[in-house]
Amino acid sequence: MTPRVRFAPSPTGYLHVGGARTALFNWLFAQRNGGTLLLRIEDTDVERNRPDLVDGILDGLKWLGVAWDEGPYFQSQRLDMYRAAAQRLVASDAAFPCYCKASSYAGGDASPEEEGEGDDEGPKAHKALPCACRDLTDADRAAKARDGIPHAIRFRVPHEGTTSFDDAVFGKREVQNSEIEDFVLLRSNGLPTYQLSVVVDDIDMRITHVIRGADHLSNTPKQTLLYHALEAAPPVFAHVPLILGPDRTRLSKRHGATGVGAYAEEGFLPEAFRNFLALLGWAPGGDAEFLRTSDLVKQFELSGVSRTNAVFDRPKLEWFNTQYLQKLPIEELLPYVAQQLKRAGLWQEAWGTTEHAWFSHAVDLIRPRTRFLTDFSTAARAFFTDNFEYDAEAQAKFWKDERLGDLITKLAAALAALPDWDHDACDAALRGLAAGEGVKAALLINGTRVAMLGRAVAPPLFESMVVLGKDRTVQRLEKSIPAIRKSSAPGAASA
RNA sequence: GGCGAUAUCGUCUAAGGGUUAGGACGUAGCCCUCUCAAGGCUAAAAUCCGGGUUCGAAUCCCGGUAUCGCUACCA
Repeated sequence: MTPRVRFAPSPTGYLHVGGARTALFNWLFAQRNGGTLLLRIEDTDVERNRPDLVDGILDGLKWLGVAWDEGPYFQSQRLDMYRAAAQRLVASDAAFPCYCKASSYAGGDASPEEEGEGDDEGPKAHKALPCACRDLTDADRAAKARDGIPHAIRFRVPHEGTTSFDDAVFGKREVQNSEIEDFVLLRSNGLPTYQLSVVVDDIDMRITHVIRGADHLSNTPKQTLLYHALEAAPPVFAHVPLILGPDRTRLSKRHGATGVGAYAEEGFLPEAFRNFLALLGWAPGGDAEFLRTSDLVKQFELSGVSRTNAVFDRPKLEWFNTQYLQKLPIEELLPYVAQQLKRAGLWQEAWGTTEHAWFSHAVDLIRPRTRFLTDFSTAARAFFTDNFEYDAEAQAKFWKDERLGDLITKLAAALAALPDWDHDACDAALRGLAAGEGVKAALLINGTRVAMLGRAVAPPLFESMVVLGKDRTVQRLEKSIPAIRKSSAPGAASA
């Protein structure tokens, strides 16, 4: 039997890293086992549902590289199925209509956040209290209905016994049924709750493995009860630990970029992000950490999933990005850089075709120093446009020797006279000049780098000259001379 | 409050009765060097606490503590 898994986000926010990681695990599992991944949008909560957010979630998944095979299905379009299931459960006496007032936000004391002081008097419920409506007679119900009292459908949880299930990550689990309240299946407005819709759908969609966040671990007994009541075999459950912020609380907007789209914009590579995410809560056997997606697929096993919550460690994510920026085969990196340059308005069509070799060479030269895709259009901007500025700190640091103006003037002339334009020729010209003038080559090299690229942090000089070409190199040196003289004038540096 | 889960360097983790408790990120230092990265080397850094079981516990059991989750007509 080929596995069928699903990722089932609810459109109440962006695709955050926790959801992204769950989606990734499902995808890896499907890939690894030749299974099918379904996408299901759980939009049964009209209150906080945001249909406009669905596209963002889909975009996030696409960026992540999590491709689903079926769907997206929308629970809001499958309501009849849930209602029918609820009726079936009522018919079999596994569920019952409840006429209690909805104890939701209207009351004001819905959330158990406030613990107050120890002076509260009301007896705290130690066990899950069964709903009084479960024992209503048919006559009682008819009377309530006649009075027009709305009702929800609740599951009739047994008073006795235990419910157990086996989790692929957490192992065997067993709870006392007396700890489970008579939970709602169908709200009085006719919409299903999560517990109902998730089980009905997972049965209908023939899901074999439910891989989801560990926040659902405590809900699973209820769902197990439902599976039995609906006479269906429960799937394999695999609960994955949650991802926390640096302060060890659940990841939220407070921790900065929470939607994966923000990481895309910051210049992270999807594969680096996948690599990082996969290692949060899962570990393969060995010491290897740089695992390309194909490696992840080959090695992914539910048995390697951890049971402890993991803190999202941004520095490590950045490290992964740096690794990918440097190790990816250049042809795989190029499209990302092109996209970045397009976004920054620096892209020239010729680089994609006639000057492809040049573009590839330039990217290869620049990438050892990049940490984000965006570095190509910021720090390395001068490679792609003549419109750039001289960094103030770079000027202060490398343009402070007053001989530099004259030196660069001479260098420009020497370079202009060069018959061949390659690394060694540029190298010889500069070092020859430095030796003749009695200055250290480093003085000239560093000063020239700022003149050419506007930055102190940039690739090695002579390769940069080759990439820039003779004309642009000479031009830039000549153009920089006034600025150099100004910066290196006695007394200018202190300002 | 009730119920449950979890607990190894600051962080992600390996080691599931016997190891100098390993690796990675980060941090510090050194090397390399044309700036800055990358890379190489080195260092500091952990088994939550207390009891058991055992010849021997990070590992098994119990208690405590902490954290997280559930306890909604949210998902």
